[in-house]
Amino acid sequence: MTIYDISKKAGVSIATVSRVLNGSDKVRPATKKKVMDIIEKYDYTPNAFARGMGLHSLKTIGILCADSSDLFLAKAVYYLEQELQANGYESILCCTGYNLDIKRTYVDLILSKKVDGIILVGSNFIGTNEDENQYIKDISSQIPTMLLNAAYDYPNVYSTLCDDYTAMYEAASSMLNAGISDILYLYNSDSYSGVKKRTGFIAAMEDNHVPDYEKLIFYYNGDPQRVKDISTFVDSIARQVSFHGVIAADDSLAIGAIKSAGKRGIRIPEDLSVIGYNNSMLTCCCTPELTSVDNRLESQTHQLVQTLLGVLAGEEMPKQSVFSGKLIKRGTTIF
Amino acid sequence: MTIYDISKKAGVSIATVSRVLNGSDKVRPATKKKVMDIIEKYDYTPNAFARGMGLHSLKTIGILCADSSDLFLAKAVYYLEQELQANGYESILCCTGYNLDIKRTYVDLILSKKVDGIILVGSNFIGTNEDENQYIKDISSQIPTMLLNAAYDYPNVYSTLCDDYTAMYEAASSMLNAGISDILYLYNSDSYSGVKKRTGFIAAMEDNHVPDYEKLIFYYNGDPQRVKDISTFVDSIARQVSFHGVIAADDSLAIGAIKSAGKRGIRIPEDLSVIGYNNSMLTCCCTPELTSVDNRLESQTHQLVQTLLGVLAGEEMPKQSVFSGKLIKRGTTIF
DNA sequence: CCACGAATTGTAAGCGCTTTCATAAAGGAT
DNA sequence: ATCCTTTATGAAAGCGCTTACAATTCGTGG
Repeated sequence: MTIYDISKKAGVSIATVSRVLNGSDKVRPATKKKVMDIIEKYDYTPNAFARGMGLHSLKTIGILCADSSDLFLAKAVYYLEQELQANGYESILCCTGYNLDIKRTYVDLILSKKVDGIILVGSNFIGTNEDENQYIKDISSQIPTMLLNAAYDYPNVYSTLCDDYTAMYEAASSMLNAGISDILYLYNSDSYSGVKKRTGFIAAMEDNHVPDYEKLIFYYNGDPQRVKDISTFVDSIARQVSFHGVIAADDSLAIGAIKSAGKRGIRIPEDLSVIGYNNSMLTCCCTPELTSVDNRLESQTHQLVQTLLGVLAGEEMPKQSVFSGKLIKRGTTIF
Repeated sequence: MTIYDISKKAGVSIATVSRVLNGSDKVRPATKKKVMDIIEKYDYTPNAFARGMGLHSLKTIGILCADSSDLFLAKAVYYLEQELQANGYESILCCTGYNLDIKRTYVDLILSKKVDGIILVGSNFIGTNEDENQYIKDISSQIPTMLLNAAYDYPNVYSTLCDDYTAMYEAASSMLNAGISDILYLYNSDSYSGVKKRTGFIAAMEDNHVPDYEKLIFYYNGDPQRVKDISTFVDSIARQVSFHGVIAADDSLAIGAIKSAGKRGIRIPEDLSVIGYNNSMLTCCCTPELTSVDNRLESQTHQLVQTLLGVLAGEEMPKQSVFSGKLIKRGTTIF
């Protein structure tokens, strides 16, 4: 069933059918109805490819996500999808993994589909890595590029992020203020936000003249979903050093630390305070519940889509939208 | 940059360019290289729409997922994406939610993109609901239709699933064998698998002549990610009835029950045994760790894609592939 | 060195839709 | 009723690519 069939059955030209299909106002209500009825009757759907050729925009956005099974990223993708949907845009998702070459392949693939914009979710090592910067430059030279939870100052790239530096600085400060200064810092990524968090933590330590804090900064190099591995990792750390606080760059790391403490008979929060990051559903899955930094994912995704829509509409939009994180206090902290 | 530009620069016809683009073997190696070089040099990517018009298949699969932020579904989507990728297929994802009308809209949308097949993930109320059956029939009359974690006997629809009935029957039986017969059954969906699980549980109760077991079957009607709400829900149940076992149709429900028990000072597993379902990462996020039924998601997704590929290749493929669930015993059970 | 079949390459006809431009119909004013 | 402006419709030219079919070139063997 093509537009020709419909036009024939409706007794009009294909141009008219096309017009009602595209909601043109230059068609008489009567003809419009006549065409619509035929379309309904034969359950006709226009071919997206043919459409894509003629049309300038297909109102689709490409979402590149490192790993959609990651709790945080999955949520981000979900919000983005909803938000785009609500604004009449479709989205096409690619899970790229973390390898830069593969990511580039996906970008080509998605660009060939003539999307209107690209949203990069997770795996944003901008600023950390020169190749990654180049990657962003290459994309943004071809299409509006949106960064979630990261920032890069370059034409045609827009970003929303949480002020992770300050959020982490404050999280660390509140722990220090509670008299805990031997704080284990756990992280598992040197992404843009990962670095911001870490420097925020370090700044708090420095400003408070905490000695040897860097000996308690540990990098976990495994699958963040394998909480068991994380707890084993923390076990081994606990054998080498002692600490009365844990601040983790991701909730799952914090949960791992809580598990480890449980095994070692350490009480939370009496003997150990724990703070996570992302304020994910994991925070409520343990006992006591995990204090965590909310990095405003929902606000970020909302703003990101709004900014993108503005850009596509040719408006002048903010290059960066920064939200403030907030420490959500729960049972794993005494303060 | 179009195929014409390339053909001009390479000094060949567009047909030849098209041939090297499509890896035809009827091109002389020398010409092939010549064209390739130009393509590389100008970083040319063929327009996917134009391509879609001529080409029969674009090697893309549509994935319809109810909610990609759901732990289980997100994982399913992830596996599917990977598996398809590995086989040279792209995937386009739509998050549909649970409303049937909206799902239908998405189907139209995805069909208009001329995908080769459709995979339905989550929100499969087949068998439960006549409208849902019709929905499946409508899809499968147009395109090969794959069901994950559900089954429906109809031409052109293929499915992979876990034998949830038996898995749940055995989970319940092992709890009964351990001497626990007052078992709270928690569920939150009447999906295909949801119903299977429940009937499996009921069958075990019946076969063991457990009196009044149905008074301990409860339906949770909220967001499965809000563990806090779940635990509140279980609190209220505990005020009405008493139980020494919990079997949940989803890990998050089980986690909610564990939290509730913790609040009420009930020890696990001494006073209460808990079994979850899906064997998700949540199982390792609590203390003690959650015993859970593994429903073979990875195997299912693998098989699903293999079946789909077979179907697309015109081979005769199994209409249903059933895997056996397995109870993974951890700390929340005494047996 | 020529003929001839095989291997390459080119030509041109779509694929289904949008959109410009021309044409026809409708509506208003006189 | 007539002429002019406005509005609705149609005809046709692409959009960038694939592919059947025609044309060309290349190798052989005689």
